[in-house]
Amino acid sequence: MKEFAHYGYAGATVQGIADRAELPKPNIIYYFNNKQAVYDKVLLNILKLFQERLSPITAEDDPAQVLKTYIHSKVSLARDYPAACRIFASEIVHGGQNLSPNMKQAMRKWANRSTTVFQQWVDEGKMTPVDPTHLLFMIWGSSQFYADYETQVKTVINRKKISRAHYQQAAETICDIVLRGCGLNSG
Amino acid sequence: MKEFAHYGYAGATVQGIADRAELPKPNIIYYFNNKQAVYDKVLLNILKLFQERLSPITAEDDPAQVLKTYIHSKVSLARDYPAACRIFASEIVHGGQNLSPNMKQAMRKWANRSTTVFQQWVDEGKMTPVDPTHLLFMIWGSSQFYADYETQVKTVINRKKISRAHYQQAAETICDIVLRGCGLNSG
DNA sequence: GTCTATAATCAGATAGAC
DNA sequence: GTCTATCTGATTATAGAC
Repeated sequence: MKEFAHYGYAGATVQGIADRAELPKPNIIYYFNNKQAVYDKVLLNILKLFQERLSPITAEDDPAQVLKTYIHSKVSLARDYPAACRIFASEIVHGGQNLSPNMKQAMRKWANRSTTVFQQWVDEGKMTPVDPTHLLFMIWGSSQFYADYETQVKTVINRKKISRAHYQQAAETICDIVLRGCGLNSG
Repeated sequence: MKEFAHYGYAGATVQGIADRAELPKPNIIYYFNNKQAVYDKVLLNILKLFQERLSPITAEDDPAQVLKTYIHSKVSLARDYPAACRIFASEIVHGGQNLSPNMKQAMRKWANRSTTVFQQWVDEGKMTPVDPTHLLFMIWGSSQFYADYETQVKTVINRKKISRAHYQQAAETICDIVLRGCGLNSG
């Protein structure tokens, strides 16, 4: 993951992976058959990780709490697994050629479930009317930023590392603006 | 730009660039000296483009209008120059090794100017208190999303192309949520 | 299964004719 | 300046000893 996150698929070398794993290069090929298969496995693990770590967006409970929990889980993911987030980002940025139709289908379904919940909240008068899909993209984009654009974040805040306090502040600011922006001013 | 956007720096080939330019491969090397120099030039052009096309965030005028104009210019950039946006994204995702100290300095300065303006609005009671830096990141992340994650956007909305109406709707939703989130409910 | 040595390929860069 | 042919090095992948 580190090798692919740092150099991208094409730039990553089997030798680099082998060095990080402290194994001879042919062992990597022996275990995985080829470089593409290593990458496929890495991508699959990343999508599994995302499914495990992201709290679901469901119609139960109150909207404010569901969104808060989701945003915090998303920012925590960016903080704890930046390499995974960046590999995913790089894959999407370069066209998502290595995502299987199944993976795309899973994404679409998850997004549709979430936007359906948003729309339901709007219909029930719990939330200010906003486009559910673009709201979802806003939350994704804002939280992914702290992993994908970590370099730029560090440049702007002029620090060598993003501290836990920074991530906490980030999650709270996103929650704050999104909740107020959706008319969900609870606590 | 298309070659680098599609394959990343390492995956892009001089032959690929030559084919797109309908020129023999050695001409590219002759004009630019080497592949790295082509990429450096591309990056420089992208940063120039960003400076030209993004409306500045200044203390003049009313906050709502300044933010609206900025967000719309940012989404338009994502719509009109997706390749440029994605090369920049890929560069940052992979550590920004090719960004010169000058480029980083320019980014830092621009961000500081913007957050100073946000803070001024807060101090003047024009805006609900929010962390200025994270607000800036939110706007960046949300709007970049439509270029960087175009693949995912298309997967989720289940279309082959993001229409002009989609971009318009995206910009309006971001404006809507950000303005309300910052207590800037004008028109 | 594990590893050393090597083959095959591909891409960046150069030489040199025109 | 432009182009064909070629060199060099790096990288994936394999052969085959242990």
